Amino acid sequence: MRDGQQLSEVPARSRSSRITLAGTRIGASPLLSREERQALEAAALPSRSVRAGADLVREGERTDCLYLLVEGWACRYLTTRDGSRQIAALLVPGDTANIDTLAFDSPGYGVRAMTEATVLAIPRDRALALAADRVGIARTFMFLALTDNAILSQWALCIGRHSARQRLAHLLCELSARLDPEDGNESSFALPVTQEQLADALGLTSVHVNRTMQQLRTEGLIVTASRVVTIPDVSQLRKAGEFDPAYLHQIDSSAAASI
Amino acid sequence: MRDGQQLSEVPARSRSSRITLAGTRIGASPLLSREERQALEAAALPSRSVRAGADLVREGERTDCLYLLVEGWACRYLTTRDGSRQIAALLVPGDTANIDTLAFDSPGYGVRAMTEATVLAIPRDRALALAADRVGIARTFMFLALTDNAILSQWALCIGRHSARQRLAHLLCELSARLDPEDGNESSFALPVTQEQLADALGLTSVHVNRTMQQLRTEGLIVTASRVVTIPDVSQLRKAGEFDPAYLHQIDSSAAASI
DNA sequence: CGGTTCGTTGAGGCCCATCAATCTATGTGG
DNA sequence: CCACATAGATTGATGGGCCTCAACGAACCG
Repeated sequence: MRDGQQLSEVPARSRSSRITLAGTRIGASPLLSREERQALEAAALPSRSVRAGADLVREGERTDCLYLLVEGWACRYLTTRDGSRQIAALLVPGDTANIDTLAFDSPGYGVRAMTEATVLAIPRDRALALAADRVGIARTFMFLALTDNAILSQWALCIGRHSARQRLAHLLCELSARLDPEDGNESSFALPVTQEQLADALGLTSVHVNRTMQQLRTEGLIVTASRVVTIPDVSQLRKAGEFDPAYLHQIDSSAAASI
Repeated sequence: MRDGQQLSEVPARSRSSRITLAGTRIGASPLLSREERQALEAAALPSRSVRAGADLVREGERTDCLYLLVEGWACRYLTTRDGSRQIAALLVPGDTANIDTLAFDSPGYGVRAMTEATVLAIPRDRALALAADRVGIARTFMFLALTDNAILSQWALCIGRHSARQRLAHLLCELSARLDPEDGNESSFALPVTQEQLADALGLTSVHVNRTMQQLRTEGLIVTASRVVTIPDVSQLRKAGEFDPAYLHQIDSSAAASI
């Protein structure tokens, strides 16, 4: 991962195509009324683009915006004293980067763009004010926080108790489910991150990620070509990674209806 | 960890001392008005006691109550297919066991009492209704969820990137900060769990936890006697475990004031 | 075409898992 | 009070999964 340059104030995207919340998990929340959706829309600042490697939030520093990732990939990460890094969450388009900001001045982690990215920002004050007035917005925030929670618990299990092969298989299954949620038994998605970044997510070294990836390729569980991963038989890879998509609580699942 | 017996309907505690929310993190939330506190109080079912080893929530099953741990220790855990276990959170008196229940029918984890325990339960429906009406309650729930989140992220870093010695030191520091939050440089607390349970939390084996604990003892970082841990020099153990209490967002810190 | 980033491969070693035995503390029934 | 059972802590021997260090190849780019 490149060093995190300070987030320079990159001007808004040159093409003036309107970027809205529509493509984000917040904007697509089934818990929002139309009016609430519009209120959130109005609260967001103009979108801006961010260079790969830039920090949206620096580790240990204050933030006062909630960031929504519209395009590109990012991650939440933590660092040890000796400089090794653990990625606590991979963020893909639509994800909310730092929901914790709603409760804390400074999150315990940094948020970094892993590719060039486009983000929307909602000032914390506005988000809290909206949540206080409108139940749907408060519930949407809560739903996102709890989903993060579920993913993190699963991540802990994965890192703590799974072999490298299982971990990688699990991560690829998770990404497949989040990026390509069609139900077919074949799945394919772009994976625009380096093996070192995968290693930081999995608690491994890049060398071992490389070898493990070769193993999965040799076994025919995955096919890779220029940063596109294809999973010929999703159910087989899921078995290898002990992956069960239930914990993702995806919108299309029935879980959301109950809250 | 003993097998999780089905949670038999243990009668309420024989002594009729009133158990209230006062001792829990929910009840002590600074975000609640007096009226909101009373409303929550009224929503809770009578407390009941639970045997060590019993499941409050079984892995993968529905729940419709939010559980608050009043006495004793519990944990949130996940299991792999081959039966190994990862504890995703240690719960001590005052903690909320399954905040996720507010959003999902079935959490991705189980909750098990590790000692004999006393719990309060709030039906999910009531909790959600209260949150919808009263901002302070909604914010309290959100605050708890986000704190869990921060702890889980730190946990992931710890498991993914720290050595056994660092992990154990970190966990002991965390427990010290949660159980004995006085500021002195010596700390002492009861640790009523087995080394195997610690191993499940740390992503290690009990054998290795044992050896690591001996190492910490030899180095003079901890003293143990009949399941009481004493940390003669907290700052030294914190250094060994790279522990910084900021992420716990404890009530006495200034963080809570901002939400 | 040289530089840089990223992927790949090899050799060697350590941390922690595994398996198994022993020791201690606690409790239980006769 | 002792024989016995059981859970948990402790210790030893052995091995393997993953790390570390290092070099090389491949792709991309100004």
